[in-house]
Amino acid sequence: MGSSWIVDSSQTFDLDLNLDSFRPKDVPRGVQINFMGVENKASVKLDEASDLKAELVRMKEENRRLTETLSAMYEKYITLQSRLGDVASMTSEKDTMLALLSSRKRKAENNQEVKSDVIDIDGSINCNFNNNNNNNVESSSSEDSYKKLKEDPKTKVVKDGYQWRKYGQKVTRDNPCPRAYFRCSYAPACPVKKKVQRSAEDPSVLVATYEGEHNHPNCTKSERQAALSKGASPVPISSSSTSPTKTVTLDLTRPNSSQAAVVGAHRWEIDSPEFQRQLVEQMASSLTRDPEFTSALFAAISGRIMRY
DNA sequence: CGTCTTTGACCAGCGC
DNA sequence: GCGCTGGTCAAAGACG
Repeated sequence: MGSSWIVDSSQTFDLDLNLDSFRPKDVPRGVQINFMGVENKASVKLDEASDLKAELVRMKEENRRLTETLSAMYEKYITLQSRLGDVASMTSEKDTMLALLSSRKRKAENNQEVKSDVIDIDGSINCNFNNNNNNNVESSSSEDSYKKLKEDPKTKVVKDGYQWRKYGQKVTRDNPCPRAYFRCSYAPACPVKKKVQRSAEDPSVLVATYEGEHNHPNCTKSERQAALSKGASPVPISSSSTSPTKTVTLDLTRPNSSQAAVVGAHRWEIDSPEFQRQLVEQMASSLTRDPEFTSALFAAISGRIMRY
């Protein structure tokens, strides 16, 4: 029942389109096809195709440079963040004691530690991340872990464009990570529910299951508040008897974690045109970066020109 | 003060 | 009927 979505944190989609099938068997990669004997009209189009290919190559190069720049920026960011953590850990004991005196916050912190809960997803999913990529959690003091949560509580928040209200959390039998239950808080009558849970096999993978369909337009919190302040009330558009389920899987720890960070700040709108547009953009981006695709595309265009 | 999160309790479905 | 499990409720607390 329902469809399953696999959304990679790298924000790229690897599409195995079997592009080699488009390539003429006897034409090696990177070798252009000779168009001897083609009509003048076709040669004009061939020039256009060549221009397009040159433009494509140029854009690929620009994309590569941007990617490198982004990677370099993120490495600097990580370095600065680790230094900041070092500075924070070297604060005076007085500050430490003051922090420890905050019983409420200590309570929350203890909950985080006792239950091996480290990372907050959607303000809900707390799961054991004492893997190697979170050594600082174990080694650093509880104060530091509290500061981490306090300073950047939304770092790992995965939003999908809707406003959700958490109404429960449960530890299921087959997964040590708790499952969080959300309702759409935009409209009380909205039947959509969302379950978020880390994968049992790979805790770095976040699985969100959507049940039902929104019966209202997508709206951000600010928009909703603005609407409510004007006296508007959410008006149900339609109610579907069917309740399709969509499962979204998010890999939070791809090797290039900079891209995962980008995802953390990215808004998803699974059912919305924005999300679909994003998908199309991702696919287009993936395709344009694929040298096999570009060469196959060139071969295909060339073949069509030949036919003309 | 309103909204949201947390969390223990409760309920329903299912298998034995 | 009983126990287990997943899902939901609702009171209390946190937060802006």
